[in-house]
Amino acid sequence: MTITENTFTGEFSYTLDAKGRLNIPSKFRSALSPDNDKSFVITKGMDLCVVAYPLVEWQQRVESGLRELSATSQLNRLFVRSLTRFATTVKLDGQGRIQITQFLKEYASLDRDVRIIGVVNKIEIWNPDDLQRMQDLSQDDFDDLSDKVIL
Amino acid sequence: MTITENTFTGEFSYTLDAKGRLNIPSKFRSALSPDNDKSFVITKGMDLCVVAYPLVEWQQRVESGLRELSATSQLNRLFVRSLTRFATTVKLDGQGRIQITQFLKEYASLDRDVRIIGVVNKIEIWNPDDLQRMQDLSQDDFDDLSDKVIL
DNA sequence: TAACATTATGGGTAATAGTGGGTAATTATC
DNA sequence: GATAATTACCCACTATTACCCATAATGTTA
Repeated sequence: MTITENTFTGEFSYTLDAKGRLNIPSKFRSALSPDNDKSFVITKGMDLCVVAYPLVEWQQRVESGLRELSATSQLNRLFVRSLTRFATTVKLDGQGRIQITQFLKEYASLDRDVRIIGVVNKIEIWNPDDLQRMQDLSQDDFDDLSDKVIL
Repeated sequence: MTITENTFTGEFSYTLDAKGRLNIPSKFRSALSPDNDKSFVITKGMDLCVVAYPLVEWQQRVESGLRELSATSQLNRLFVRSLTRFATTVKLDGQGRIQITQFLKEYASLDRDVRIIGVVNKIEIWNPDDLQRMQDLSQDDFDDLSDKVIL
């Protein structure tokens, strides 16, 4: 298949079942490199969604980044705490589903219908209405940012 | 024949079959360099069409750029999301066809008859009517832009 | 022009994906 | 330590997709 490992793109619709289980798109599962042990770290997103990082991505980029932040500043401590406090490692079950914690379900108002989108190195899990409401970039902002990426 | 790799030109007519499969012109398939693993990334175009990039083109020009953007800026998050959300990696089947996702079919109003055009480093997939309307670009606009390229 | 190769398209079928539910194992609660 | 609640694991059903084979049309070669 030769997809770039641990890179996620695309948007998918799924249902959160009565037991709180959520399917992860098969394309995302096969993109997950073996050293992740079929696991993600899910936590509160910066936006009104749940984000899921491949386990190693979390360990290498997020955790180590947080370690760098001096613990002497209260602001830093707050920031670190806000990210780690709600972080849970979840493992895919035999059918490729993960369990979403009660807190995160409430935070992102995840009910039954859920939209999952790949955002390069991580995954976002949204309530479809919130995702829809998400404001669009203005053309100017888009053009500015496009300079950093050749389209 | 010695075709320049990953460069596409020309216009072709194809039909999207009942299963959502779309043939890629044989000329385009043979222009695709082997490291692409017979894969394209299809996504929403800036115009009302579907755009397909050779996999490596997407990875090198788009994905790697997006990876560098800090996720602490909300603007950046919106931008990354707007680009990856509709992007899907698709692989040619044994007959050289790709599968167009439901969302992209709707976005570009792709029905049965489809027009495929090569635009140098990428491919555009159009509804013939929309493409026709698009071509009614005024001569002045064309002349202005022509100054930037030696024809 | 005959024989062959390639291309565009369609269809059948096996494999896989998404979803739901039962039950044993684990954890929490009193 | 017994009971309740939660989670993990297994099995099952259905819809979709991937894979293979077929064929007609077109192009190519001897």
